[in-house]
Amino acid sequence: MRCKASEKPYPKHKKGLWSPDEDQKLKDYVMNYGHSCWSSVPINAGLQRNGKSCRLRWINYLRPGLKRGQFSLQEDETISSLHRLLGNKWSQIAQHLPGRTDNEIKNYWNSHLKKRIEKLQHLQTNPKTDYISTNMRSTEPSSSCINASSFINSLSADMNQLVPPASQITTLPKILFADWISLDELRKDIGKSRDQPFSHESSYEVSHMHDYHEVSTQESKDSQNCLISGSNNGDMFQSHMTIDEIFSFNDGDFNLDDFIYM
DNA sequence: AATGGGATCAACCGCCTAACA
DNA sequence: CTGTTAGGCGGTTGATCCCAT
Repeated sequence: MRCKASEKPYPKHKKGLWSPDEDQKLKDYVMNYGHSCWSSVPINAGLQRNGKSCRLRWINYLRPGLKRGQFSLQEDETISSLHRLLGNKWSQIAQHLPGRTDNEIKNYWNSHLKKRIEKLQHLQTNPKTDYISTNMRSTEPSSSCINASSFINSLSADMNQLVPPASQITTLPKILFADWISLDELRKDIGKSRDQPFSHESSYEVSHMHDYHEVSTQESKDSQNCLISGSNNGDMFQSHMTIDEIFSFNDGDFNLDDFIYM
């Protein structure tokens, strides 16, 4: 884990937003040399940042395979379900959302989903409240083709039927493979209840999950048990890219090793 | 047009853990 | 065993955006 800093660190690390030039330097360096030692990356890349800052920037914004833009409905549901199970374990939740970072999910939860679910719970305790007309924002994610009431119904099913309430979870040492399957079952159930088929984006996500199922069934039970308990499985998810994404990354200039490395 | 307040999100902070000397 | 350090993670902050007034 530890590594030897090759040179003296910069006496004063720059803070604040990253400039395009800094982004380019970091991206170029990591793509060429990797990041086996983050503390040496800013020194070698000619950046006046600390290693942590570089790591964060790479993971959250520069790493290939990241999705940008609004969360799909399926992502909403996955986050909601996993948050119900795991709480604020953002890194673990992010492992199940290809192309999304823990920071992004955390922000999205705090700014969108948390409020939405609080309103839903309020609706459940105060059924007379007209949730749709008074509380639903007019700017739902563009990828959500279903209407608001359908979404609420699916979310209610998610929270109240398919996932045990948090009060019933006394201990949660490990999430077994069966739990992960149940999420897929949940997704199927929700999908059935909708008028619209999955979007292209969602099928991308689900197909990766399917890939993971196949991989998991070939692994030992131990590795399955590590699914949510802090293994490196997330790297596998987060490195998934479509062919178009791969070939458009870095203006088409890349090495296969770069992707294997990441 | 000005402005105040809420929403959003990139980035930092501080803590924890693991690895190493 | 102990101290030090890097990496990782969740919580929080602050700059910016957006919108209503």
